Parts: sequence; C-alpha cells; structure tokens
Amino acid sequence: MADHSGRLSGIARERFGWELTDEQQRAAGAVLDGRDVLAVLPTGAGKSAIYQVPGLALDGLTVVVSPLVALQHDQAAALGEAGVCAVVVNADRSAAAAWEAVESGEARFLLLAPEQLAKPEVVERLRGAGVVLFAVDEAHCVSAWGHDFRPDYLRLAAAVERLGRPPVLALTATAAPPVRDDVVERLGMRDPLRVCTGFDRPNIHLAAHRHPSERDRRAAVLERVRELRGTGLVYAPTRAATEEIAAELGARARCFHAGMPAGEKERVHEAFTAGEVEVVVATSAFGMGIDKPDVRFVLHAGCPDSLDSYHQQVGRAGRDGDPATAELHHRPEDLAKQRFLTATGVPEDAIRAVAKAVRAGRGPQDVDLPRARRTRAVNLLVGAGAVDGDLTWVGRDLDEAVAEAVRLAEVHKRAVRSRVEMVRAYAEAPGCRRQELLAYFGEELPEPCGNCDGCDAGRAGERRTSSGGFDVHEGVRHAEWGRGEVMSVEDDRVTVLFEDEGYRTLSLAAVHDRDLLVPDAS
DNA sequence: CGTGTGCTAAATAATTAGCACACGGTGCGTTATT
Repeated sequence: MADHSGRLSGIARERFGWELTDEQQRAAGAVLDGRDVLAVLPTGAGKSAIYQVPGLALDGLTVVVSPLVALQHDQAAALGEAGVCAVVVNADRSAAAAWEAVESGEARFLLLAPEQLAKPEVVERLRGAGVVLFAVDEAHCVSAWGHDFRPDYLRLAAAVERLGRPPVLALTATAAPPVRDDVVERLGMRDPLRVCTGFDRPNIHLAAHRHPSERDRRAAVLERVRELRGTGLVYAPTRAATEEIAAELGARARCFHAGMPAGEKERVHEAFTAGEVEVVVATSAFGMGIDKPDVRFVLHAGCPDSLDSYHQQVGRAGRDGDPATAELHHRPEDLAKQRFLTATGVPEDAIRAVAKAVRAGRGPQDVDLPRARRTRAVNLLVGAGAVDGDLTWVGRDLDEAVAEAVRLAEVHKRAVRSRVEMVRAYAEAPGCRRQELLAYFGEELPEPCGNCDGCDAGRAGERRTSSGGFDVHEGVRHAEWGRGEVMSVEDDRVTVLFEDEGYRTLSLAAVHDRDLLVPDAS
C-alpha cells in the first residue's frame, strides 16, 4: 500500500488551504488505494475533503450522490471556488450543459440525487465518462430513507456495478453501528475501511422532561423558549404544531416544514442563517445543510423517530464550542405516533394491484387506493428492484417481486419498532444521558460527565425522580450544584456555567436563594 | 394509536358532553396549468 499522505496533503493545502487530520488522511489514502471506505465523522470535521482530495488526485470523474438539490449546488459552488469544475445533474433544464462538461472530460465532479441513477440512460452516459470514484454523501440516508421513502437509495449498489465497480466511499456525520452495517450492505461495499469517531458533544447539556398531557408540554416548551436567550431550534412532530408554536412565539420565531412554498422555506432558512430570525420551529425537514455555529438551544416538542435523528438534530447546537442546551420534552404517547407514521402496514394485495398495473404498462394512478398508500406500494416495489426509476417493470416474476416488496415492508417495520424502542429507553433513562447516547453510537464516555441531567442520579445509583416540570427551582433542588461561573445576566435570568452541571439558565432568585455562586465569579 | 375538530344533542340562552372522523413526515421527479 503506497503512502499517499504527501500527495494528498499537498492537494489539500494548495487547492483548498486545508490541513488534513489523521482521520481524513487515512480515509483519503485508502480511497486512493482503491479501497471502499465508510467515514463517520462529525460535522465540521471536513467530510467533503475525503472525497474532494482523492477525487482530484485520481484521473477521471468522481460521482457524488447527495440527497438534496440544494446541497449539490452548495458543494459544486465550493469546488468551483477552488477552481475545480464540478457540475450538477437533476431535473432542471441545466442538465445538458452539465453533461457536456462531463463528456468532454472537463468536469471532475458530478453531483446528483439517487433518483438520477435509477434512470438507465444516466448510468449509460456515466459508463462512457469513466467514473473513478463513487461517493455517497449523507450516507445514513441509505438506511433511514432507503426502505420505502426514497427507495432509489437501495439501488445504488446496482448502479455501482454497472459503472464498473469504482471504489465506493460513504460519508456521514451520524450513524450508529447497526446503521453502518446497513449502509455497507446496501451499498454493496467490500471489506471497507471504517473510520468512525467523534459522537460526543461535551458542550451540549442534555436534558429530558416527561409531560403528562399535550397542553402541559406545549406550555413548557413555550416557556422554555421564552427563557432561553439567543438562537435556537424547536423540533415539533407535525406541521400544524410548528405553525402553532411559531405563532405563539411571535416575531422572534418562524416555522419551517415541507408543506411550505419553496420560496418561503428559503427565506426562513436565509433569515435564520443571517441571524434575523432567532428561533425556527420545524419538523424534521429543517436539517441537512444548516451549519449555523451559534445555535444555543435545541428543544424537542416530541420524540424524534430515532436516536440517529436525535443526535443529528441536537448536534446542530453549539457548533462554535460554547455551551448549549438540548431538551427533550416527551410523552409516552409520542411513540404510538412514530409507529403509525413510519410503519403502517401495506397489505399484500395493495402491492400486488400496483405491481400488476405497472407491469401492464399503466401508471399506478388508476389503482383504487389512497394516494399515500399507492406511493408506498410503488416505493416498496422500486426498493425490491421490480420497478425502475421511470416506473417501468424490470421483467421479473410478479409473485417473486410482490414477495420481495412485502419482505422489505416487514424489514422496515421491524427497524422502525426497534428504533422507537431505543428512543423510549433514552427518554426514560434514569442515568447519565450523555453516556446513554454515546453508548448507542458504540463509544465510551471519555471522562466523568457532569453535563447532562440524570448523571448525578446515575452516579448515586438512584432512580432519578420523574420531574414533570423543568424549571430552574426544580433543577436546583434535584442537583446540588456546585461552583459556577456567571456567563451573562439579562433581566432576571442568569446564565451560569456550572462545573458539575454545565450550562443552565436560572432565575436571579434561585441564584440568591441557593448561594450558588462563588463570590468572585465574574 | 392519539389528538384535534366539528357536529349534534342536552340543557337552557351560552356552554358542554359525547361521538364520529380525519389526519399525521422526510424529497426526488413529472406534469398540468398560468
């Protein structure tokens, strides 16, 4: 195995002005050796360098699969600034020019969504262009979305084969061990080098609060947002909830969900990035591509659908390294909703009816089923490899295809069940939350925690008292906070960085009552 | 599976209890209409 470190770091320095970390070196070096690589590195660790640097070192075209058109443009623009020709192919009209750059050999990177690779003609054109590296960005999507939402993710392995099996590089910031295995298997990766680190975010204080009723929760979340200063995110489980909460919060907040007009979403995103809007109340739609360093809090007004989502959403706080807060406001009822939303069964006869319609050359539109159900059936058939990206039947036996789709639905359901159970266990966990979350990602806590709720009780070996509320007085009562440093005082709210408990906002009265602060704290 | 809504009836003049029912998330793509 050749040592490429000099060459790679040279490219990184001269082209981009980067110094590669050890992890980046290892991953990029293995790619250059022709090995498959799975890199799970936190945001900000320069994941894109891992495909960009070896992509430039190799002689030919690097294909980058990216889930969102907006992300594709971001990446292409970043490469463009470094003087590298990178093009995007999607459903817009600009595709012709992009293909010209690919076929002339001018383009070194091509960014596209998996749906493009489901089209045989796209793969054929790429075969002609000579692909030397196949990178999958945000590779957790293969596992999270592949089963029935964006099934073309499940067919990337087939595209890789048809492209002559270039090295496959999978990149993501969040993937627990089972997700990693799933990504490796689904992408057909061969003995990949796995580079996985950095799930711990010690500056984020993790808390969870259980609420007896929906009203209580809503009131608690609103109160907390009003108490917390600075920029923050609130994740809510439904579109309607995002609108209601944002309306309650007034001018400081905006909502964001996939049902909003594209222009509106863009405006909210830009206003948030620019700091004109402090709080965005969103569904899980608000996520990838957000890289605002000074997010001070992330509140969940409901359970996320997995600990991977949770880690990702929480991880949007405190990227600048300063203290931040994450609070999960949960109810047991949340989990019933998760099960329903992600794992409603698709009956075999529905799948069969859709399969028959597609095989007969008709669209699935005339099958008499609710739209959502029809779409799921189509997605399952695509995932099963029976239907192509352009909705043509791939020429398999009907029964076999239906059976495969049903099996996929079953696998998906089981996966959802187990993810929900893990979220439940986390929400109810009596001990140290940070340890709990890290354990899920297969890492150990590097040091005694003291920066999450529950870790005190965990150390004492006691069950944490279930606090319906979360206000600072209760917090003070539960944990005997030690020395702290005042970070800021606004009105009657004092933000304190405690040695043991991390970042907390207290009422002035609570601070005085408890004589919490050392006299000379600045 | 749960939650919120809207209807109806009961009890009485403005509200409420009970019940049936709709709806719930993520993004590519394509297509039909301005």
